[in-house]
Amino acid sequence: MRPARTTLNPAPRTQIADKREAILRAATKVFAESGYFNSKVADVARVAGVADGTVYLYFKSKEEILRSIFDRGVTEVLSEARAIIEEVADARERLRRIARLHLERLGADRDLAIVFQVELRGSTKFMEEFSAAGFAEYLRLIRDTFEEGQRAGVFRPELNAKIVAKVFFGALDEMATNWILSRRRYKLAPLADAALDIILDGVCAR
Amino acid sequence: MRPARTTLNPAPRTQIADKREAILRAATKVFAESGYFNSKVADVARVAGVADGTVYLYFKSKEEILRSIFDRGVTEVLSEARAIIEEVADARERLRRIARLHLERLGADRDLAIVFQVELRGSTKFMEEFSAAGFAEYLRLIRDTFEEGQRAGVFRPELNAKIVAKVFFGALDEMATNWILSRRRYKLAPLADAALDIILDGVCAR
Amino acid sequence: MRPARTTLNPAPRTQIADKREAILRAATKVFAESGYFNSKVADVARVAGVADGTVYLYFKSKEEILRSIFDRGVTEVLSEARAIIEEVADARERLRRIARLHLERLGADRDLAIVFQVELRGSTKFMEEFSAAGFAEYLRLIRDTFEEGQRAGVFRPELNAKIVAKVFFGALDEMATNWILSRRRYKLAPLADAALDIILDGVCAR
Amino acid sequence: MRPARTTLNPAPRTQIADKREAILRAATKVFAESGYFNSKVADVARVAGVADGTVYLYFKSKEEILRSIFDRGVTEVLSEARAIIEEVADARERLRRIARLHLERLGADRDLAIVFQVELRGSTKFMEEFSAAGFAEYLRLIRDTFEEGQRAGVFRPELNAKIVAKVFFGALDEMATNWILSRRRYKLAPLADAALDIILDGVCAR
DNA sequence: CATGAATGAGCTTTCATTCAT
DNA sequence: TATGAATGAAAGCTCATTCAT
Repeated sequence: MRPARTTLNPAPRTQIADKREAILRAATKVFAESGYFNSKVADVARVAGVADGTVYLYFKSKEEILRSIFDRGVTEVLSEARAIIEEVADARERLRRIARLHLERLGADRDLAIVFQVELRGSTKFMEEFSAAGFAEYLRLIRDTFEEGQRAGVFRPELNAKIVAKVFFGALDEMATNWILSRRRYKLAPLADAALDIILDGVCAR
Repeated sequence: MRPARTTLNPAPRTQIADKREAILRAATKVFAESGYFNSKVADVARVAGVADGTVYLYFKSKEEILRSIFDRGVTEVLSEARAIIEEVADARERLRRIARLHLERLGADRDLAIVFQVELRGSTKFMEEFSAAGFAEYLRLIRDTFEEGQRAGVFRPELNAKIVAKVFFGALDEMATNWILSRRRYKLAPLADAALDIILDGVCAR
Repeated sequence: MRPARTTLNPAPRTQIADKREAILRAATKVFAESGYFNSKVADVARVAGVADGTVYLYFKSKEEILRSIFDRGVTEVLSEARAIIEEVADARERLRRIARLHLERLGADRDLAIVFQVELRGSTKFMEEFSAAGFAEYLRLIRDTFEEGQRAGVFRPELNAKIVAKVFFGALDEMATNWILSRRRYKLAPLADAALDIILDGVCAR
Repeated sequence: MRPARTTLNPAPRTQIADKREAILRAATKVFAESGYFNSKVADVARVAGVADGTVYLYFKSKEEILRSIFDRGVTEVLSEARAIIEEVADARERLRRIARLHLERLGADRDLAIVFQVELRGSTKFMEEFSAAGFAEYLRLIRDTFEEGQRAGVFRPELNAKIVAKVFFGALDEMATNWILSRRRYKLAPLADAALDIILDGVCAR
């Protein structure tokens, strides 16, 4: 039996979370379909099943919705990436696992991937802000992992870790973007290993 | 006295080209500064030194201006890349030279770089179209170059050339994007070699 | 232990009055600060310490709050003005005392004064309604007082009492409005005598 | 025959003035009918016979339209009032003529009068701004005229000229406001003399 | 009586595009 | 060709009011 609700037993938080959640999900869908700039807040509201004004009870502006989608995504990936670093010792394996995580995440939700790969890229303002927010941290994580590998003698010591991190990210990023734009529907995650293979051992024959 | 200009005595071709050119240059500047969506056609016209309506004598729409900026850039780079392939025999050197071309081009015109790295990325519509247009060709060029290298025994034969091309492009693309967003002002072109070094030989110590 | 309150044992009248009172006071403050049109019912509720919806238990609409502020103010002044007429015999003194009352009232509560002098004036709809309501009665009172003074031979018989009433009210009204808009903080009430001096004896030297 | 229009004979300025003029006239009408806050810019545009956007070619904002109505009115009255002071020597006559001008102006255009008497009064922001703008100057003019009369021995020397100016303005202002709100249609201008009579000689019998 | 989350109509302003000159 | 005044559709956001709890 469900206990009676008293002041000490208030309405479940999920009610609020649900509506916020619904708006974020709807926005991801709508932004992915029409593009952020072409999307109307009214569309987001309709898809979320709420009134226009309700959106503004949960988000200060249309832009804040986009930011929230980004924040949540980055936060989650960052924490999972850190978990990987905790549990995996080998630097090469760490990179491989993070790469897989990166593409699995995007591959699992095409709409979210479109927002991340396309909609978030269309303005320097966004990119600078978002870069400052969580993206820089992600790059830092790669860089630290690489440097640790260098100290362990696994990676070439003469390489600039920052550049490696960019090559790593750039490669995965391009995989994701191409996947989105391609009309053929293939699995994205497996490309992580292929990309890593190249970055770890290069393309040159020995 | 200057002869009256009639329909039978039209303005020299260069005048037309000049004005079109001025509008494209102005648009590159304006789009880079304010972002494509926030830029007003009136601003482009003002910077180009023409009237608002004149823009529409040379371009069908605001969007077509963006497309034209893209087209011109890609066309130029493609032809130069082909020239490189003509004159260079070694596959590794070819990739190195193309990479340098890629970053030299972007590094030479920050405004153009911003348009290419940021403004052109903000809509799947643009990206699909542009991808279909010249970008796919650029990727194809890398891919062909790589496959030729494979046949020559220079590159690992088991690698998927398409993936290699994406890694190649993605790495350079990320260099460029990072360069734009960074507040520190460094030279972009030299990063081409660093990136190529990684892609050619990998990050792993031997 | 405090006895449970049921429908048969309702909250004391004063509680109700208190809440209504609190809302009116809050509204006066908020309207004075932000202007009636820019004021949000939510602000009034917050300042009054009640929930948004509660406001609607006491007032039909935002407009009715404004009307109520007006009504209360006019009713009070009218009854006091009538008391003055009761206790004072001389027509000149009556006018003088009413003028003082008028400006004392407004001078004692700057927020209320702002609502009366500014916020209530911004719409013909309000003004017509309010005029019909209590303002006309106030003007009538002045007029009657003046006519009685005419019959007593105190005032010039050839003057139109309606016009005198308007001059009387207009003069005081302008004192009040100027006082509100002035950044210098002076006492309003003393101006009543100065204005009355002019109206009673004119500005011309004899 | 209308002369052909060449570059040396450009479109008449009146074209521009006409449109601006039409918008101001339309706005006066619309604001008077519905109130400034309730008026939609679209209504103003429709009445003026232009598109919504055209309004913004001539005015920065809806508020600027209101300000412009005020400015024009005040500027005109001020310059006429100054002309009166030029041509009339007697201080009493000056005041009488200015009072008549004041009410004639308002009486000649009921819509304009409503905007001046009602719409411009509904916000401290407006009133402070407008007060600072031209209204203060008008009051100053009255005050100076009165002080000159005092020096000439025409007016009582002990009176505070600022207060006299307020009584003068307040009386006329109330005449105008009452005229607007009254459903009876009478002539406004004649009330100027009646009001002046009171202010000059007072209401008391001698 | 009290609450406050939800509603959704409403409006100013912008700006790509057109077209008469 | 060139102009730039005019157009009018479009949308983010606010806030008075309601009503389920």
